Amino acid sequence: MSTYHHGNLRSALVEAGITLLEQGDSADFSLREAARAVGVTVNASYRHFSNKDELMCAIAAEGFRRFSLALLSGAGPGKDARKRLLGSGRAYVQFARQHPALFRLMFSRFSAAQKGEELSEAARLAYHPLKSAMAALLQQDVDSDAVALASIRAWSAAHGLAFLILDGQISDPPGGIDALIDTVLIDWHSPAIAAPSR
Amino acid sequence: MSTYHHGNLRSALVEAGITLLEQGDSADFSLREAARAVGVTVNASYRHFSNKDELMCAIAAEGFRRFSLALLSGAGPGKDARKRLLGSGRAYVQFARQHPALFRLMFSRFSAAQKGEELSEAARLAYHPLKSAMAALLQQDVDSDAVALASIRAWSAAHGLAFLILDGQISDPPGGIDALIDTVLIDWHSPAIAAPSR
DNA sequence: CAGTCAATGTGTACAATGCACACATCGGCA
DNA sequence: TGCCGATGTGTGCATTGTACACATTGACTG
Repeated sequence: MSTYHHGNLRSALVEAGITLLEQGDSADFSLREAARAVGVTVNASYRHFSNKDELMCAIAAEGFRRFSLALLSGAGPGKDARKRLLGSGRAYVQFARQHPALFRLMFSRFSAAQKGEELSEAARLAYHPLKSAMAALLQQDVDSDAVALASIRAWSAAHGLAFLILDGQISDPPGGIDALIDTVLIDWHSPAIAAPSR
Repeated sequence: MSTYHHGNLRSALVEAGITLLEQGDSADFSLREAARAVGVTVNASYRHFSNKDELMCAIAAEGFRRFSLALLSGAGPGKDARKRLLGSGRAYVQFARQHPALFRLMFSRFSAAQKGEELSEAARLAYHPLKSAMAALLQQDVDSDAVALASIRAWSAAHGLAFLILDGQISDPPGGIDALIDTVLIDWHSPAIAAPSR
């Protein structure tokens, strides 16, 4: 019997890591515990990741892939660019609330420097649909500055709201959190920092 | 000679922790190293904090106090509510860029549950000027729902932008990052997710 | 089929960490 | 002066990330 070679330790470790993250939201976990969960010695993992950090990067990348799916699914199949944007915005915040630790890991520490190609790619993947939907909404080229700016603004709003909610920085608002999400993402026309008249 | 009692170990540890955070942006640090920096045994710190988390909370609280000052200073002395909001928005992002690790710690893990009174209070302190300026801008009561929502929206935008920049999620935009900050914070009227007409 | 080899996993070891005791030292107050 | 609570030290332990030498495997080669 050969249980000696696991067969697919790498992804098994990623999976175990994610599972560990799901319980207890500390965005950190024990390499050894992940190995234990898979039923393997710690050092076996060093055949697939040279570091704990590399494992975390791989997990973050997997997180981004699931995140992309959630965003696409939230956007729905319609053609209405505005509805798609709103839908993915809600999905954005909801993903963060459902997978707080994973979400935190995804946007953590990896200061662009040691992010690894896999992670960068996965992040870009998640970002792309937003840009294209925005381009459709603005009826401009995907690579135009206007689209880039508008995308960043929308991304920022969703990202910031998600994080503020995660941190409990927002005390329960009137109407519940879901309503809040919609309001923040939808109602851009009511004056925020905007000039009162222009 | 009595160097036995340090005199103000608590705040010295907080200071040391912040210093450790400033170098290397991992939002995490070694309790022992902090104690070493102060010139004291690790266990001495357990007279002032019952665990490492409590120290981190204290550090986060101190971070929020400095953050408040930075926001107020960024807002400037003027009376123009819009200018004040914009100023503190810029200060928000700049603080994050200048103290990435501290900023990350401030918005980390402390899932509202075990946040401690000191930290909650400090966070509220930072949030308050925003709300009052927003109330002035909207010419509504500070406790009105409209003010609450607009504040959350502005806070979300700044917070999200700050985090995206920290994570290197935003590739250098045309015109530099400073210009980007202004654009995202100022130009709310250009269509983002907003309905094309309403 | 036998033998070799790279890929993969195990075992032992080590320094660093967070934390828990028991003990030492101080300063202020009876 | 003597005492005591506050504060700091010393020793110890389990856990963690990582390094190195060794074991096991399956696939390829002759």
